Amino acid sequence: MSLTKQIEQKWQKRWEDAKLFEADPDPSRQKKMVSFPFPYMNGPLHVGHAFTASRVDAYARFKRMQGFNVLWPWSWHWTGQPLLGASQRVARGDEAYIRVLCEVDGVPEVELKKFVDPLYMAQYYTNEGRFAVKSIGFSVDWRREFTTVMPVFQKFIEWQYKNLKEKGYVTRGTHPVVWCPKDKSPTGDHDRQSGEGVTPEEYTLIKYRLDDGKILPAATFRPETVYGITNIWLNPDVTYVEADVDNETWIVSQQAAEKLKEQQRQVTVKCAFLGRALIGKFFTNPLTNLKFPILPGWFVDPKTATGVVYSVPAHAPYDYLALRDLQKKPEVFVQFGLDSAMVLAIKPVSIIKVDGFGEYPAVELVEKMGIVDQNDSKANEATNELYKKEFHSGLLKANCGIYAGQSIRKVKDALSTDFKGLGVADGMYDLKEAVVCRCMTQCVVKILSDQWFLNYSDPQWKDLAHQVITQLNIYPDSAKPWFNTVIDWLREWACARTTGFGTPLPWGKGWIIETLSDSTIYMAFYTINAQIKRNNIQPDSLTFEVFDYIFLGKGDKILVAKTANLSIELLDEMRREFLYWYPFDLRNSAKELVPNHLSFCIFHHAALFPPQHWPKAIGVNGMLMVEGQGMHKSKGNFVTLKGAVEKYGADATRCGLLLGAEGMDDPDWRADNIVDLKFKFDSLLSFAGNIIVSAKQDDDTALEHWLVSQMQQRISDVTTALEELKTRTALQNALFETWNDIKWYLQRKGNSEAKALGEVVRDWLKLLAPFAPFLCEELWSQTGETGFISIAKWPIYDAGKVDVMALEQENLVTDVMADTNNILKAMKISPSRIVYYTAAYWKWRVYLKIVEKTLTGEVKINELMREFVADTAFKPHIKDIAPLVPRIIKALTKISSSRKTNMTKINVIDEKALLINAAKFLKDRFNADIAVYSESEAQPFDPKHRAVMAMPYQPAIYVE
RNA sequence: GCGGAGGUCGCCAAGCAUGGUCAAAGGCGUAAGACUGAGGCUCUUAUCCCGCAGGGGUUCGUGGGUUCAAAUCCCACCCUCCGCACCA
Repeated sequence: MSLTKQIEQKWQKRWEDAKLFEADPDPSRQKKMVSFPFPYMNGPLHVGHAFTASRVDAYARFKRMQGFNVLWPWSWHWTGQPLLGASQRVARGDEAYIRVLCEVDGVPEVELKKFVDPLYMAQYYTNEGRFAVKSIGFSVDWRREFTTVMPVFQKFIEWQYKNLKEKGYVTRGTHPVVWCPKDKSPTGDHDRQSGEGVTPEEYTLIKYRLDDGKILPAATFRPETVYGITNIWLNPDVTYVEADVDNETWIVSQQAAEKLKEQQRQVTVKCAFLGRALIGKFFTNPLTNLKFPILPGWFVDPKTATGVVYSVPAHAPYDYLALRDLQKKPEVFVQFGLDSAMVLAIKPVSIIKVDGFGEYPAVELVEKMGIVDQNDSKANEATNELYKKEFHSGLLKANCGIYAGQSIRKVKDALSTDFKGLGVADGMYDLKEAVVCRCMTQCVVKILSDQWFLNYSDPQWKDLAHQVITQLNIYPDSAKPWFNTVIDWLREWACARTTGFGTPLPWGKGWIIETLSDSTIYMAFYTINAQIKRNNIQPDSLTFEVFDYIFLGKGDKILVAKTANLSIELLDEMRREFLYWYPFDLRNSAKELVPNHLSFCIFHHAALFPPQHWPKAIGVNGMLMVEGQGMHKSKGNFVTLKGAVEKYGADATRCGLLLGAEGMDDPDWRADNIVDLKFKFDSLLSFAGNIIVSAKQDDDTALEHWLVSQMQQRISDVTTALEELKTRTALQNALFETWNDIKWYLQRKGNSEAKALGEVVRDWLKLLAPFAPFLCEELWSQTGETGFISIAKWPIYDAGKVDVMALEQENLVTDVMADTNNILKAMKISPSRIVYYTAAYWKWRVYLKIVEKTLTGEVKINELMREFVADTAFKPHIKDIAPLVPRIIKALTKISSSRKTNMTKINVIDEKALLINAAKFLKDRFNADIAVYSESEAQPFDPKHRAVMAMPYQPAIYVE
């Protein structure tokens, strides 16, 4: 077994033995409750879960080290349909699917056989998942774990829905879904052979009337064009039926009649005939009472909506083309017995004014694009372009009745509603593209009746939800407007269905609460579930009154306890647990859950809990990519959490993920990077381990001061970043930046014997512990500590430990090195000797005076000069000062004001001593002899007269 | 279509709110050197272009604008990713 693995197992066991992450209420300490949306158990946990949860764990560990009483619970989602579907595919012997289970999920064959039981399958993945979560080192309190099919949890959900219903947030209604007639169930995206993303869309049907009162319901997405009608198109070769539809006689395509039956209509087909039977007949436009003819149109598709189309040649390219085609073919008139004068007299009717077009946009566009006829593929393109234009910038003309002058965009919906109200229009759902079910059946739209909805349209509920968001921290902040728009946009949500696992709706027979609707406030259940399990509380005891008391403080506890057969003490204990832990302080998830789960969570808390129990913070992160692509089992790039930890180790997996991205950016999992990180951690183990052993001396030089000062900055940066869940920034600083500091120190110092270094490494381990807990525990124990670093005290920034002199001196060294390098690069030589000349004292006086001036305001050269002249101390150098001043001013523009402030505090640096001190280091670096002089020294070695160029913070350099 | 997020020096990615301290952090990759029996590890240095002196030139999706000064502010455009419902 590898060393990494040994370390991981050792500490995982020690944490468990010490019950380190089991959190109980402790009034003497502040609490933090963090959470992660429970994963759905139809497959193994993967690195995407690991990414999101690693952020939670880093935050939890950070807060724990800061002294908070941290609760991180975890559970498993079993509610819904896919688990059943998956199990059925195994039962059916679906080979492709079974292969995925074996090869990707790593399910052993003996287990696989038992997957015909969906509950067994869920339990298998749950057990695997728990193992993986423990192995990656998430600091979870497992006593609170549950699955969503457990009776005690279902009692909780029943309580939730009873309350929602009482508050009027649950409504009843109808809802259109994509429906498989064979399976007799809704066909979601995952269940489709083709047609992903296609949703039911409502056509407006204009009820044109034949003379005998029969109705031709012509389908359109543009009801406003009714004012521009010239005729109806029927496909002469297609079978239409005459049917009794809700006590009217409709003429629609055969297919349409079948569809209408699924849409809450009474349909009785009376007779069938070919479309040609009606060609040449006239009908009435119910809005204008004008009469128009029925003409043959072969482009009409009987599978789309009613198969009845009305023609608006001025604004619809297809209609114009069909009309033009027809008018060119006198033989067709004869065939259908049409009056040629009547057909030739049909002219487009213009009803929409649109920018960039004249009277007849469709005509113009067809001519411009050179479209040949209605079979030309460009006709579709023209249609899309024109519809878009007219929708966005079109205005209805004077011939459009009461809608004249209105913009299409605004009036479209109102117009359809008005027409329906007048009884001249109706609606019908259909799919814009074909959807085929996995069972190869063509899907239709079905209107489900008596559906139960969560009424997210309710304006008061929306208002409350907005209030929740107002008092909530969202990380990153940029996601906040998104939440607000989602709250505004959400409509009724069908919250129950008839199949799958889940909690039965307390009042509706045969309905089960849908998966996204049973996971909105379950975080509250965590607060009491340990008690429920420990005391073996039975579902029967978890009455509505019990939950009312625990979560809302309602009712008389003596009475409640008695009727529920619980002890008053226990009831009170659960109430106290809830009050202690709730609300949760952080919930973190991937951004895909913003428009559903996270927003539902906000809605439901708003509905059910008082403001003091509303969520405190929500974190949102990107979606994990694998080697630059979305992770899919079918793509063969699926990486399980268990597999990653086995291969790369827990710490490397966690850190590899967290270094990928923060905010809402999508992190990319690259195996090469993780491997590299694993090596880095191996090296860190010995690197830090060596320092821990050797750091015993009481050294207290500027270098130690520098290191300790740098460390203060790192502490501050990591802490600030973690507070805002900027896990990448935090880890970047905790790992690489700090490590680089220590490496620099070691190079400069030449040994690792200073106690101060040991102290810095201890702090370093603490900064790193939330991210790489196993490694840090191991190294922590090597320092002689007997406690866990997981609960060690988080380092606090200490301004008193910052030595600005030490910091500036080190800056000077690196600046001098950069300058020297630049010179060497330009000269393209390897030097044998490098000489530095440091600035004379009077130059420092000049320099610092100018620094002060630039800090307080604008610097005027002549004023400055006047001051220097007035000061007798500068008298001997006044001629040299004049050219110096502009040079200094220019150099200072490149220096930050905080550094300038430090310069004034520090005053004069003994640069010569500093550089002499660093001479050995510089000698090694440049592989050259180093000499240092002050320019004020008598006759220094200076063959090229460089010394005069010396400036404070910028010694002159001579290279040979 | 609607809504959200983004486009930075080979790749990933900071910076942009509060314009000058930005040729622009860090990681990866690459090159050279060190260590080593050897190295796929680790360590050091370098890594936009030009420059025999610490300087100069051209960069931050594209095109304009504001300003003494723009990766950062304003306008327009192009491109990428994500969500859009009964499904977890």
